[in-house]
Order: sequence, then structure tokens, then C-alpha cells
Amino acid sequence: MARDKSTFKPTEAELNLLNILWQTGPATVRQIHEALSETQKTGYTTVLKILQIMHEKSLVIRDESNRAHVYAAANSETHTQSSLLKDLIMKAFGGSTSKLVMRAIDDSTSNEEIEDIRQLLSELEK
Amino acid sequence: MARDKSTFKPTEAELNLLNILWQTGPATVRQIHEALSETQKTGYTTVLKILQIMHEKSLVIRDESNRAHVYAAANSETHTQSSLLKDLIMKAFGGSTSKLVMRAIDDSTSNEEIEDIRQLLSELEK
DNA sequence: ACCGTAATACGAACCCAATCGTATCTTCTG
DNA sequence: CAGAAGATACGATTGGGTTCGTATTACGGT
Repeated sequence: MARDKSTFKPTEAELNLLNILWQTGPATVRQIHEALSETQKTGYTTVLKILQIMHEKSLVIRDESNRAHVYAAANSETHTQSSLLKDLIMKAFGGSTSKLVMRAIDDSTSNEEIEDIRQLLSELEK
Repeated sequence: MARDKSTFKPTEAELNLLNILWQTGPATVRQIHEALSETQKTGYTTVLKILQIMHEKSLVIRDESNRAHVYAAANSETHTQSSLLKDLIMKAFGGSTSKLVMRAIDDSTSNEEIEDIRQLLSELEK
């Protein structure tokens, strides 16, 4: 069952690796594992395995021209965020984006965040 | 491992049932199953089993005074939405609510949604 | 050319979610 | 009160995600 691209939902472990790839750009398993080790204690082969699975799912692309394969995210961070967001809106907000935005704003506790959002809205007014 | 309430994340099947409970209020397994059957074709005992598991996890409360137990969501829809939202913000938006809001707004295609959000922002300006 | 190092590939184990079939229990009816 | 109907409880199966150990392969230096 090949999943629709816009519907695609990476798992939690996969998303962790994608976050690293988006931040650092294309990287080898070793580099990714090292980056991940900053926050997690996951085995090298575990990272490798997940990347291989992600490759099968076309979540990442890989360059095999060198011995150490170089992996890169197949989709942009923005695209993936949209996909996950849409998923959540459908499942938990009855498909209403405005309900989600309202909830997000209501939950904002940090003044900084509120200011950022206010700024955002000003931009929108044009 | 008892999960923190604010961190709690229902599974997809669980969320489906919660959506029904939030909409209809307390209900028996039969009622829930019937409501679910509108959109899904899931066996009766499957629904029952999931509700039992949710009960163990304290996702729902149940009234056993009658033969047919009456289930109700343990947490409000709003609370659960906040929890899921926070989870997504952490995992996919680097913890930034404003990034998520921006993405949600950028993705809004429906004029109606955009108008609703605009309205929302006007309210916020006060 | 050899050997150690570092890489990939493979497969097993474990856990949890989801589904359903069957067993058991309760209640009402005839 | 016997038995059907309808309810819960339980256990087994399947599938996917996550983890890691081991096997295999490819490079690089002496």
C-alpha cells in the first residue's frame, strides 16, 4: 500500500531523524547518529535500520556513490509539517483549521509567542 | 508507567471513540458502536475492547450500575486537543507555537477558514 | 595481499495497537 | 425456571514500530 504523499505520516523515530536532516542537510549514518546522541542514546545500527526503512518508504533519498551512504530528507520540513498538521486537524479538530488556531492561541502562555503571533496576524492583514 | 495527564496521547482508534463521546455524551457500548458504524465497519467486541483498555488507561470513566456499562470521556475535548497540539508543536515545530500557527494559516485554502481566523485575530487585538 | 576498521544488510525480539472469536455471565420473557 | 438475547470478559492473532546483535562486505594502510 503506497501512501499518498500529502497524507504521509512519519513515525516518531522517523521524525526525529528528519529533524536532524532538515537541520544539518544531507548526512551519513554516522553523522546522524552523532547528532541524535546529543539528546538520545540510541544504537548506531538502530539509526541505520530506521534510515533503511525510511528509504524503502521514500521518506529519505540516499546517495550510494560513496561507501558511507549519504541520506537526505525526501520532503521539505514545511511539507511534512503541513501533512502532520492536516492530519491532526482532521482527527482532533473536526477538520476545522480555525478551531486549531484558536486552541493554539488560547494555549499560548509565553508572551514572546503571543507577540510573534500578533506580528503574524498583522502581516496577514495586508 | 502512569503517564502524565497533560502528556497523554490517545491512539487513533481511541480518539475516534472519544470524538463520539464528546459529541453524544455518556453512552453504552452499543450506542457508541452504532455511532461509529456510520463511518466505520468495526466489530462490536472491538469497540468494547478498546473501551475497556481506555478504562484501564483512565481515558474514560464508566458507570457500571446498569448491566450495560455507560462510558464517558475522562477528559474534555479541549484538554485533549491542547495535549495533542502541544505534542505536535514539540515534535514537528521545534516547540514554537507561532511556527505552527503560521503554517496553519499558510495552508488555509478555504476562504471561510481564513475569515474565521481573521475574526479570531480581531478578538485577540483587544 | 592481508588484516583491522568501518560500513551496510539482515533478521530476531519485544512491545503495543487493533481486531475479532469465543466463553461467560446476567436479565428478561414465556 | 429454562432458555434466548444481549452484555462483558478474555485470549489469540496480526501488523507495525523500535531496538539491537550478528553477519557480511568494502576500504585503507602496512
